[in-house]
Amino acid sequence: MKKLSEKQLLILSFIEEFIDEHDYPPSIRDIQTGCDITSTSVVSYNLDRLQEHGYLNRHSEVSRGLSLSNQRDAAPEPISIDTVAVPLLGTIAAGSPFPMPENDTWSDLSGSELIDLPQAITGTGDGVYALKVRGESMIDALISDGDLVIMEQASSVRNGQMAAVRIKSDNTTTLKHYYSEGPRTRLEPANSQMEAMTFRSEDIEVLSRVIAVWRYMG
Amino acid sequence: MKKLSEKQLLILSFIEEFIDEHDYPPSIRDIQTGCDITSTSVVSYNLDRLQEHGYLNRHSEVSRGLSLSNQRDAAPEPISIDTVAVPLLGTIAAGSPFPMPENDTWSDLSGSELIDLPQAITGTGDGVYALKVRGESMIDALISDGDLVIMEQASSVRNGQMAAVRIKSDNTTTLKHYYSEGPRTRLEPANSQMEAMTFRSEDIEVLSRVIAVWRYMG
DNA sequence: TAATTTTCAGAACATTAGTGCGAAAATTCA
DNA sequence: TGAATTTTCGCACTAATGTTCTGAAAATTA
Repeated sequence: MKKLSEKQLLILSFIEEFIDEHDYPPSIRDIQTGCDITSTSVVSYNLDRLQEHGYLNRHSEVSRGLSLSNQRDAAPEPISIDTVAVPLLGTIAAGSPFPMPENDTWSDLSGSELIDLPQAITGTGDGVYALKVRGESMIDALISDGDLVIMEQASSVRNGQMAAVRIKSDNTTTLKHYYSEGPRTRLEPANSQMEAMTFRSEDIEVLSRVIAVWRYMG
Repeated sequence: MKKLSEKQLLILSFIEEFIDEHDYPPSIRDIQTGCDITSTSVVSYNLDRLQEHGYLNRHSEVSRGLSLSNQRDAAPEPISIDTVAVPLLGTIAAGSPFPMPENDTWSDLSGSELIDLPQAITGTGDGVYALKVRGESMIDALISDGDLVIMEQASSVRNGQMAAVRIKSDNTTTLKHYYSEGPRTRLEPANSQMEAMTFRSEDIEVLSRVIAVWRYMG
């Protein structure tokens, strides 16, 4: 890669500092002033060179439409990622109702085991909890004994998402893909070989949204 | 702190996404379009409110002179854990053979996507890789479309473990629980409602051991 | 219901900020 | 050294973008 001129290096580090300080990119005139350059067109010219060499991206016609390429340094091997600890609130077993977080649950997590999950998945972790599955009662949700189900408190979910829903008339709770169809609500097993069922929408209560399932067989 | 209006929340999350995607802040008109707002003055007005409440900083007369306050939702102290990056080697799809790591695979992982997994699960990460499942061909292993299967290279596994095995006479590869019973080998689907099958042990080749399954439905 | 405050619309306006272009200066190359 | 190439200059031009103002609509409060 062709080496950069003195001026280009200066511009590059100026942009870096500027963003660091302001949280938004500099304008061409900011660079002009900051790097003591006589004309905006010179800045523009050199920005083009820098882009050619892959050091930054320009977005034309956009004020301050600059962004630095991150292809600076590549991380080596052992990585650390941010995780959020979510409580393992209990187990799902045939017959017994799902453990659900109460309002006061979050203030007293002392007894419960915590599970680390990547922050990318849990967000802040608010309202996120885990349940361990015992037995094969969730087999038509493709979930089996020992699986960990990660859930998020939610009273409504989008169509197609998997949720823990209670069928009031049966007083049963299952994990199903949820499809609201006006007055009716369709519940569809993850195992598409099994049949969906529809209910009156008032008969269905959404308890939690399923974020993920983790099955470890180490 | 007074709560924000629907619109203000929308604007805030739009800005967040925009910066995430472009690396520079949106203009007022970007926000206007993106949030479907009828007038630039409305955007400006709500930006002022957001600034008053400390959610962002405006720099007047500056294009895209926005920056988000970092004091957003008090993050519950994200924990850092050590992870190991394992390569996503390919996809499992009906009909096509499983992608398997070759000896030289590990030296050239440039093209493949990497997935971070807790070191507690992967150990050193040597010989560990991931496959993405396409389609429902693994349904009897309780694995469905979109699932991520974490595998470890192994030519033999203990009884009861799940493994990718090749049935030589069929020239097919499946994921099954493996039970060696002397001259015969029994393969058992994870879904216990389905029947196990036994084969002559010479007919079975263990390709990899299944460590975990990750199903994300965020 | 009346009075107030907040939010919204639309448009005109004023800077900010990127671009284009010809020419000069500096550098490179043969 | 002289031509070719790269870089710099100055400046005008125009698109991008923040601001402001007036009045109305909507939401709150009295």
